[in-house]
Amino acid sequence: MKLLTRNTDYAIRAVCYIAGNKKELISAKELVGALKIPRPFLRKILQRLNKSGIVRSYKGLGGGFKLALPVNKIFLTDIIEAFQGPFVLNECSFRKALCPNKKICPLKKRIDKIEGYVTAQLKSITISELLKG
Amino acid sequence: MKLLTRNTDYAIRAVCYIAGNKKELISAKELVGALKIPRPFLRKILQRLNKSGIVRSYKGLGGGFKLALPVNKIFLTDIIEAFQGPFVLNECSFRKALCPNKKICPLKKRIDKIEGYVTAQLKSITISELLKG
DNA sequence: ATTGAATGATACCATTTTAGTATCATTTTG
DNA sequence: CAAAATGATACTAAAATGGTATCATTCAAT
Repeated sequence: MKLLTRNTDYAIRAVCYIAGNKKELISAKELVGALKIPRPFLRKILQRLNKSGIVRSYKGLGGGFKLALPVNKIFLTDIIEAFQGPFVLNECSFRKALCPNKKICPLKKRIDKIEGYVTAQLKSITISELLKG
Repeated sequence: MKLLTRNTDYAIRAVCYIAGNKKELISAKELVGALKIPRPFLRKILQRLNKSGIVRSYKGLGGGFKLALPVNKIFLTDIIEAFQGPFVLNECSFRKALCPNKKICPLKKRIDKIEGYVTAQLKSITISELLKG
């Protein structure tokens, strides 16, 4: 089971690269060179980061991307949600009318508890921390 | 993100049904009727439960399935692993040589910690508990 | 022994999700 | 205007998941 898809993984790296760089703006070109991610794929990722308000883009010659927020205000969950949608572990059939066997439902409570812990943990991780490591 | 795939979900229901029943053996036919799961699909699931040693099968007329272990010895992780493989959240690219950016690696530690908690929780849930609910 | 009710094994197909590509439009600086 | 950048979007490929179909094997009852 993957907690992070490739999208998300690449996005985190891109954000970290941008964050750890002195230049005001980083172009997709530079990121491709640095991160070895296929260019058109990375471009799509950057566009989504822009739309989600994690990064801000600037068009035209000399354009590129910079962070839209300080590093300690960008949480791992922000990036995960941008690429994988809201974080829920509970998308099993128990929610839908599918389950005729009520005996199993206590499972939902347990999973909710786990989900609570995981999201709390993920929310506690910021880009700032990842840069320190 | 789904913690449980449909396979696993169905398997849990089947195991619970078998567990909560007085008869020695439960046939696939009965389970199909009770759980409304497509028959050939459920059969495949039962076969896997058998191979994983969670259930024991008996062929021939009057045959069927029964639990291979007492209800308090069957853990949720057993069923998850039978259908989804070993539970690891860490299958991101950081493990492979793919990651040229060492800055991100602290993430692995954090994820390991989360994974530890989740597996511990899942290991603490047995079929016995689900039946009580 | 034969029959019929059950599971075992296995190969196949469909759908969905993820990963990745390609192309053209738009903006901005020089 | 030209070149360098991003925006939008549609398409394709590969993998995982969900599900079907078929034939072989076992076993109990008669």
